[in-house]
Amino acid sequence: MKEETKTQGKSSFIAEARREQIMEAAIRTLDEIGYVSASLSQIAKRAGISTALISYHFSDKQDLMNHLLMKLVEQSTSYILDRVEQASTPQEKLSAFITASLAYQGTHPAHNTALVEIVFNARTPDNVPYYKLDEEEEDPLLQTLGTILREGQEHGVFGDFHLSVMSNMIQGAIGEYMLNPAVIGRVDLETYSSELVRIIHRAVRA
Amino acid sequence: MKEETKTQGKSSFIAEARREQIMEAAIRTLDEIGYVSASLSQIAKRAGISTALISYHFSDKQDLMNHLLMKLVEQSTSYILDRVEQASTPQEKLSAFITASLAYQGTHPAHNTALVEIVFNARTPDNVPYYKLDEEEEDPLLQTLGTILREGQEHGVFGDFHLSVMSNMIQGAIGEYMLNPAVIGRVDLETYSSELVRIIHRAVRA
DNA sequence: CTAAAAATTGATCATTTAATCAAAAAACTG
DNA sequence: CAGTTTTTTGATTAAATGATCAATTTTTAG
Repeated sequence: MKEETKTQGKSSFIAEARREQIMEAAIRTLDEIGYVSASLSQIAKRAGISTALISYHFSDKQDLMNHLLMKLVEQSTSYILDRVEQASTPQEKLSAFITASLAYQGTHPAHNTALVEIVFNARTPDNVPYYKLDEEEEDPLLQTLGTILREGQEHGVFGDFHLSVMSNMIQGAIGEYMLNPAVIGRVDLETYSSELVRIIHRAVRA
Repeated sequence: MKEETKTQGKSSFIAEARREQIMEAAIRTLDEIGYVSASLSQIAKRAGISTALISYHFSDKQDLMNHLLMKLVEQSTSYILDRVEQASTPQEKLSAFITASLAYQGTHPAHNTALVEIVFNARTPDNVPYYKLDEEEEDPLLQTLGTILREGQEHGVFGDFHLSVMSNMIQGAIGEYMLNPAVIGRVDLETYSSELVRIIHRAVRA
């Protein structure tokens, strides 16, 4: 009677809490030892429960990783979109998008690591890795970024460029920061964020 | 007496050939079923040999993955650097860098997948994943890219920007192409390559 | 050609894995 | 509080893993 509509309408209060706890332990496990070593027993150990309990609440290891991936994506996506919506002009929205994306990485490093570990390791039942999976329903982040750029072009504040390529470049520049320790060690997040905003603005300007 | 200086000076001709064969089978295995499922027996099956033979030629599964990673990195690096060196001006070198990087991905998809699978899964003895490993000896590709950009600035053909951030952005834009099926499906490699070159040139221009 | 060295295999080992199950404990319900 | 359902556990299972070893085949050298 409290919160049921999350997954299928069933699932009690305690069951939902336990699921959250397991996913939280999974995040820590993925962050600490990586996907390859993240066995059910390792996750159970960090959650302080038995491995059988994980199997009780998730049909499958893949099911657990699926739910966790969705949770992580939803969380970072809403964080970023919230900040983008508070901006008004295309330029401000673009700045907000970049800044918020990088800020989320900085404030949720373990979540980001877990996300990366799942995306590059987990596979669909057809054995397709997530990182090669062409999501039918467009990624809302990528979609939003595309909308910002298109509206900027339509309003004449952005110049002429290939929309998909520019979107992809921006996304790559954001994601690359976390994945490149050499850069992380050389330039802090605030600097990277402000410099990237400056560079991108110059690249898109009319 | 033929080719020995590769690894330690020892290792016969046949041993070296066998090692290459095993690594080649490992590439196919990683490409087909991913790191998590890439057991020694799966690799052996694809190589048409026994699993014990892999253990004979490589001290360890980690040892195999290490050698393969080095091989893959060296191969793509030399491919790209060769093309960069044939260009003369900073602008041409930058174009060559981008174009060659993307072209290599297009012509060696399985190698690239294998590289990604190893980088995001294999770990050092201290359990540090490669993608979080700050390479002591600077990555030659990143170093070259930095040099191109710096020389362009010194010669006055490139404007003012943060060098590390720009390097990282370019690298991210290149790497992101392979990792984003949505973009791959929407824009072909040639278009992406030429459009990215155009965008980057605009971003760095004085 | 023969003996030594290198290469290769099949069998085997101890471990670890995800998953299952019956039984116990806890929470809920009327 | 008594009965029912939900939650939790410990034990167990079958399968797979990386690695080792003795035995065999192939290659190399003298």
